[in-house]
Amino acid sequence: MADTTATQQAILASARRHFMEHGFKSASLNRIVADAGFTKGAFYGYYASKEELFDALVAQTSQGLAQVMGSITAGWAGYPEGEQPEHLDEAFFARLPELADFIVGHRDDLRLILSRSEGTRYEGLLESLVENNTQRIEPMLARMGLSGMDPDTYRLLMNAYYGTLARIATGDYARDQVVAKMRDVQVVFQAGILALAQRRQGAQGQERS
Amino acid sequence: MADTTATQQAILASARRHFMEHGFKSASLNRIVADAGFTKGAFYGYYASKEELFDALVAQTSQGLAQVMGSITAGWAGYPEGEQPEHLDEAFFARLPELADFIVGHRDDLRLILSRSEGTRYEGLLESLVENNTQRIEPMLARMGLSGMDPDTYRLLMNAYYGTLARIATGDYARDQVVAKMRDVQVVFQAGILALAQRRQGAQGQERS
Amino acid sequence: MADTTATQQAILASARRHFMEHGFKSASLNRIVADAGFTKGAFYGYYASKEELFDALVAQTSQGLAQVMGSITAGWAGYPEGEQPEHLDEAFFARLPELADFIVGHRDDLRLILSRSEGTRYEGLLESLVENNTQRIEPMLARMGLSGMDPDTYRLLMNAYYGTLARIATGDYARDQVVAKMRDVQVVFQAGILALAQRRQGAQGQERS
Amino acid sequence: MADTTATQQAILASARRHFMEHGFKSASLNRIVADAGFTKGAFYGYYASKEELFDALVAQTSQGLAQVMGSITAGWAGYPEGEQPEHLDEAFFARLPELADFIVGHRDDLRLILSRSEGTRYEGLLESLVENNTQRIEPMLARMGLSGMDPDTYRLLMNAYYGTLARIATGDYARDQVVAKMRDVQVVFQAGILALAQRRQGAQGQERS
DNA sequence: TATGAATGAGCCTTCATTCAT
DNA sequence: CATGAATGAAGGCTCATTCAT
Repeated sequence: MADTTATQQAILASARRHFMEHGFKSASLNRIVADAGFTKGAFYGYYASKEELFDALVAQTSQGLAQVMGSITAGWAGYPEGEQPEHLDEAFFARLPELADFIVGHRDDLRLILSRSEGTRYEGLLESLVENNTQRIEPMLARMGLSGMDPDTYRLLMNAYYGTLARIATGDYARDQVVAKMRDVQVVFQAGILALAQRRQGAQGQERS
Repeated sequence: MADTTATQQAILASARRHFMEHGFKSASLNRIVADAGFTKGAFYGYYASKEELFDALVAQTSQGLAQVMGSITAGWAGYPEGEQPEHLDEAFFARLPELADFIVGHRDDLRLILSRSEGTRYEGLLESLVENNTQRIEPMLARMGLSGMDPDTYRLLMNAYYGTLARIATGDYARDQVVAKMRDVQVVFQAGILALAQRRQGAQGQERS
Repeated sequence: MADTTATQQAILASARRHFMEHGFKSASLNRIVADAGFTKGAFYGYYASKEELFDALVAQTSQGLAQVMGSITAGWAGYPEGEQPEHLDEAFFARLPELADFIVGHRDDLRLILSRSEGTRYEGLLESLVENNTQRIEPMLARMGLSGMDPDTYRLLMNAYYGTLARIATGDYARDQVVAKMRDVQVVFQAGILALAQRRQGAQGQERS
Repeated sequence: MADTTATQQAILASARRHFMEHGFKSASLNRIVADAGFTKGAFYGYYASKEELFDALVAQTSQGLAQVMGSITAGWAGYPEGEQPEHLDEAFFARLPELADFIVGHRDDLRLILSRSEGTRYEGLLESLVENNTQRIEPMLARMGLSGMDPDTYRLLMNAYYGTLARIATGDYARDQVVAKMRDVQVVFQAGILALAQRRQGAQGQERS
């Protein structure tokens, strides 16, 4: 980062534009490099492949994202069993500004990672993030009385939830808007899932009687 | 449809397989046609381009989808002002089996449209469907006391909602599962959005006092 | 073979020329095809790769060569133990015209296989042919009283022998010359190896006394 | 040699490794130089081209080889006419240790010259060495009663002979093994060629009678 | 109707070499 | 002495499309 030459910066900037517009796969290295004012030979002096170029653009942000997300999930999971629901505020809401800061500070990279990465190793990163965090949270849910929910349905909802967060992250929102939107979305999913769980239990109660 | 020759049918079947596996852009016309047992020349006798081939595969289903969705939305919007909430059952839940039938009957096409259409005019169809229906429903929301919600937040949630429906539609679920999942998801979003709206009003009330 | 189009023939002829002059690896597909009067696209309509082009040129001859060589070796090995030396004439000399016919009939292909195939699966074919036949003949040698010879030295000589045959095969000799040269070379190696074996035994005899 | 800088030595060592592994043509100058810990610019300060680098590696050894070979051939040729056969021991066998010393002392270079030099001016050096020495020895043969042999056949055999010596030289043999193998091979070719010559004369005698 | 021959632009990548600093 | 930026030609290969037959 510190020692990128002007050439590299020109190439990176051009690459960012092209990847953003066409996605990794469809973007032409030829045009990226020409657009930056250089030849392909020059490019390969800096990067070993097209994919490495993409990587140079987003690797740091990708790691940062995983870290921030993991930290939040871990923070919540760190509370003693049974006390997690009541700590939701500290565990999650209180961390949103931090997350928003990260997002606003790396928005372009996040867009690349989350929606232009087909053909790279970042493809499906969101899905795996969801899968990962979902599995870590699942046992918690059981204790919260949400055990009645079909795990597949839960996964569906988590996908929607994370997908919406991703949409917020890649949107054009200011920092405070990011916080507000994420808080709202959290409220919706939390209340919604709770309502579904209660309805289920009610239905089961009726079936039993 | 009525007058598709055996050749066309072979090509369409092969195309469906290839588009499904690689997506529109990455699928090779060469291989599609060869796999169907014909040559490229034959293909261009029936279709003017690769995109037109994709179109032939999904146009009908795409229209049908828009129609079904529009019909449900319109049905709901058709009730007199103020009575819509209480008619949610008839307007929406009651129509789910119908939607599920459509989905199960056109699942492969829907998969093509919703997740393999990059590079075609169907790319982003879901988004426009959301946009479309959201706009028609928006005025209704005002009357339901949800006016406090930021329209953009609402759009975000609708995107999540429709996105989840799409995921269900393109999943491997049986007809009844489709209905059940969609009902559950509807419950979650409905209750969730309501909770958010109330929270807002509560917050505003507090602010006032 | 039977149904090669004029285009293919032009490409094959051009390829033969280029491979012959530069070897497989250094020959440029670009130039081969251009020299034949076509574009690269046309080429790939007929062959899947550069290597397949080489293969089309020499596969048949390569198989034929292996068969002829194998047949001769097998013929010799087919005689009862101990009688092989006296059958050398029938087993080997008598088959030379047959071998020469094959060589003269496939000379260009043999040149390709034996000395222009670096980078293809034919690379090292001669060496493996030597290894193969050497192993089958080795036990025979023991019975002929040549057991005193270091196997590695024997292998060295077999390499020289087969290498010379290959040189004759790829030379500019007429059929009868091929036969005559091969017969001469056979005489040289046979007598030479016998002389070496006897010298060894003599030396061992002296050591013992 | 005397004034090679540490940089040159590093490059030469790296080059030797790469040429040995991939051959001159396929070795990448880029990697050679990088492997040596320098840049291409540094390289071109010392050598004008890739080929010149190869040359720097093997020129001395190549000359030494030609000299040793020439000296041996000349030594033999130096005896009075008619006495050469009886001096074979002093002229050739006695010089083998000297040759073996040279080989063992320059084995890596010889490998480069004899089997990794495709694309350089050393390509075909063995052949020209053979040609050279063969021509000087040919008149001798006439006097030895080998005049009946077709000169081309003789050339073929000399190629085989020298080729085998080269194989020994580039093998993994210890000094004494080199001497022993070369002596054995010499015995084989000498006895073999003599046998062929006699057979010829016998055949001619029969024809005459 | 269908073939199949052919195009030509494009793909990503590698290479030996030059040259200002 | 050595760097490192840059070139430009070439490498093998894929693609959607055209068109005479």
